Amino acid sequence: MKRVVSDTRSKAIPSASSSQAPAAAWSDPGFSADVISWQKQHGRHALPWQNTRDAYRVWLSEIMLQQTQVAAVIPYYLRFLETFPTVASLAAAPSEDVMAHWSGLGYYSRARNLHKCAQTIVGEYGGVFPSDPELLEQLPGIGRSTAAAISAFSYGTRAAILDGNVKRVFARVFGVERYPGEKAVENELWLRAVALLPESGVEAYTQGLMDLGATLCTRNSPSCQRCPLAHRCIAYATGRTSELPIRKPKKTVPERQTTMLLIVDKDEILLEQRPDKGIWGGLLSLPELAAESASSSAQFDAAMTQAVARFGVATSQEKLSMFTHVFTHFKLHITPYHIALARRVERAGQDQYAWYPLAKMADAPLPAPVKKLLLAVFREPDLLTQ
DNA sequence: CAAGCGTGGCG
DNA sequence: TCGCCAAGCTT
Repeated sequence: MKRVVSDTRSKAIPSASSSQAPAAAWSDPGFSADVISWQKQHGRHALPWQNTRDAYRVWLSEIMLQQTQVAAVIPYYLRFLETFPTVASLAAAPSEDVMAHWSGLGYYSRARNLHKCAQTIVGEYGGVFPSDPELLEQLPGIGRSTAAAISAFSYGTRAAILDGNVKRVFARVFGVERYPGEKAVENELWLRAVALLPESGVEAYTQGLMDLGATLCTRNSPSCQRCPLAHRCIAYATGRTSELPIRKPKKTVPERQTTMLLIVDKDEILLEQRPDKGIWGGLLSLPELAAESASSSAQFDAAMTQAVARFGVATSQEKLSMFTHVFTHFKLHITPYHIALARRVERAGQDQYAWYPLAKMADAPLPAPVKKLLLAVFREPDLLTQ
């Protein structure tokens, strides 16, 4: 049962074709033993979602931590748990409350899926998360890696994760010379992840891989001197830690422009519900003018007049300073306009619009840059009094 | 299966 | 200032 591993661990991965190798050839009890003993001595043990087997807390933390760093998650996690202490309380909450507590954390489909998932757990699982990773993976927002993490931390299930940390550690230790985002490379990494699982102690092992990636095996200037895997790390041995993992081939991101309207009537502002699909899905935001209307100033003026007239009679219009919000996949140039209404008109068929009290802005389910803009503008009492 | 989907921090 | 990066999932 003990495998000879020296030849497999000294070999770099030249191509995805090596994924033909039997996964058992990649097993190595020494690997997990090194990770586990390091985790117990030097890993993180006091994060807010640790030291519990409450699957609800584990699940919540894992969803928040998707593509998001620990430091950013902690305040959200604590506030969220305070408001929604159980999966039943979350399932029963209005979606606007859920979105409001997620506001600023990004990737809002996570929040919508979280809410759906809570309702499924209550409705179909009697409020108890299943322990089987394959069942967890059926739930909205839970993929293979997250399912494994939830199951391992909550129930001690022997299941493999493959997140950004693990990919980085594996890419260096095993000298993976191809971009891990490629399907074939990722398949191979999954096989390795499964093959390297310890027979027992999967919690410490899983946490250890995450901790290694987050604290020592970082993207820039990793701390190889303190790394328990350095003695078996191909990237370290060959001085290629700064080259591995291979970076995602970068593309120039498109730029878009939009005009946001701060239509204000007394102490309320007009907000618009965004569709679930697309950027900032499911959040409230400011009404926007179609980008094409900015092509000529005459067109712009007409669009502006028409947009405002749907809601009332404007007494003033002030252009505020433009700013740029950078997303992962595009840049958005935002030109805000402050418009004061003298007389509000109510009309049918505009369900996606809502008048929102300026005093409640800080707690509204808004995109981060919009919330920042509104707080900055209305912190100035002069603008409120018109 | 490549593209879409946020935000804040850091060098 | 700005590009890069961080506990992925969905379509």
